Amino acid sequence: MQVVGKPRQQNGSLRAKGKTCQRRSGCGLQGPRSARRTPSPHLRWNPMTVVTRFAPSPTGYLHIGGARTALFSWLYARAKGGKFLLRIEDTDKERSTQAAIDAIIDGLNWLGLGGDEPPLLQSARADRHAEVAHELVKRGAAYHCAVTAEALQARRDEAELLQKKKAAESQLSPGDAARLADLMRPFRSPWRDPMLPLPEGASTVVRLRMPDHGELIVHDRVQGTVARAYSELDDLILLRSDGTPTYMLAVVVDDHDMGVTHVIRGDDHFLNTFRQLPIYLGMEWQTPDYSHVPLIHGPDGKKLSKRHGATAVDEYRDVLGYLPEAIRNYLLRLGWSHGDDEIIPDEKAIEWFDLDGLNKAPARLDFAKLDSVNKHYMALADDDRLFGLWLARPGSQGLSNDVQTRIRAAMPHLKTRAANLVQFDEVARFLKDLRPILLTGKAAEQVNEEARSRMAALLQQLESLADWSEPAIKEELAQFCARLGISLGKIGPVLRAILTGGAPSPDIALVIALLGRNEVFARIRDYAGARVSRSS
RNA sequence: GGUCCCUUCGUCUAUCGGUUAGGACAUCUGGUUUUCAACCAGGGAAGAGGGGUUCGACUCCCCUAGGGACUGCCA
Repeated sequence: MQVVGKPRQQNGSLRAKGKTCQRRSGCGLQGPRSARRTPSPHLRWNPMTVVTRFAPSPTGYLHIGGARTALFSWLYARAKGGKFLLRIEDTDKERSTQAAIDAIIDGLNWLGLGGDEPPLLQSARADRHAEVAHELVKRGAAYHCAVTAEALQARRDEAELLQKKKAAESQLSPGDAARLADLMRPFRSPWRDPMLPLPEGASTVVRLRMPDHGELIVHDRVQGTVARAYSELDDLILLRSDGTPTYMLAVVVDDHDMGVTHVIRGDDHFLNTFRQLPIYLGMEWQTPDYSHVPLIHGPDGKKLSKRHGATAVDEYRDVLGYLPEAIRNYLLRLGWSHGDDEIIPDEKAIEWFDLDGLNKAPARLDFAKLDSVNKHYMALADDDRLFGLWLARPGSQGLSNDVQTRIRAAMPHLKTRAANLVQFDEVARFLKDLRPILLTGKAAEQVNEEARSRMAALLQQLESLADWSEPAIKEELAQFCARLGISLGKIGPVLRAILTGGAPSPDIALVIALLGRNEVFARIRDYAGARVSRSS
């Protein structure tokens, strides 16, 4: 069977430019946003059986942008009562590692985005991929080609040379210009011609035969309707000369065999769709519904890379100390919205999420906003869980049992004060620091003679306090001040200084309650102790 | 170079041809206060530029500029 696209003249009016595409301007449909876009014409089966997938290549860690597309796939499957599958695209054996596979699965699981079935390894299916390639040859949709990799490379080198020359001399001779134009055109192998015999014993690749005329139309839920002439597409390689499948073939075969109904992936794959669709058509397979979501950019608007800071999901967990539910919420709001809603818990996300609401433009990562979202979820998080997460961090090692108990007990009061687990370190510092507490800056200025004697008096007062609870301590402090005829403002700063050394801390009565009798007495004595012994 | 995509406050976004262009984060000011936060009140802040179409355009069309993707026997 020949791969055939729609005749050209039907397309002009379907072309979408900018916001003109159907998702924005309505094309006759009315009603709420979610109902606006037409379903993909490729989709003929029951839309109830949605199958989505996330298909990373295991060449590194789980990228935060990848996590976002995984989230969208997961959410869409959940929203439609479908299945979310995982596939490891390890056809490039040189670059794929088990460590990377583990890291990616680990990252997904941490985010709560595990697959509904065990991940499929693409490399295990090479035979099936080859089978399909040969079937395509049999159907005339693909052919064997004897052009060598070296010849292809030479072609690219020549093009590059000519381009450099053009850049340098700003003008090319007519001959060179024509040659360059020819080189920049999609590759067409002489062996497209079925009449041309293959050289004896030559090693060949299997190439897809792009149709000579017409154009392909993709109805993408995010990108809109886009048409592309077959003449702009090359006869891509399906099977390498060693018989192994290329990515382009493998994705299609696997997606089909896994029953994937909705392909949701980064928009760096958008143009690949035009290369992959002919494979579906050649095999007369059902084509999936496509959504190409924009990549995430760094704060400077450039594609997110290492120099922007964290790109790997595990850094967000291990280094930056964010919660998975916060990452999910933040990532969801990056390029998608539901009115004015900012905090969107999972149940709501599943209820509200729709591919049609995704923006086309790439969004920039903003750590300040992530912090504020994370802060919200930290306040909501279970105390034991948060304490466990914090305790497992490298910076929390080697703490005494006393300190651990103290911090665990203080968790309900501390967790609302930090935007992430790194900040939590600072927020918990006053409970963690060892005596004698070092007074820094303004804290040191507070401690003068008068303050020392007042502290000594206060110490005696506190020592006889039976009920060591925040309200009781508050009351005790109030009474102490009343007796001296001073305001709390006279002793609060001093007390805080010698108790915390100037570290961030909650209400002073709460600080005293959280530190515990012995620690409070000891910390006060460190600065008022001499006075106490002299006067008593 | 070619093809395709994108462009509303600093950032993420709302807006479906008629709004004082809304919200959130950030920021600034004031208040509260025993530090830092939190909290409360308030402020500033946007349609890339240029042409059309229309009674009316951020919304539709065209051009320009800027950004991005693809252009591999990588994925």
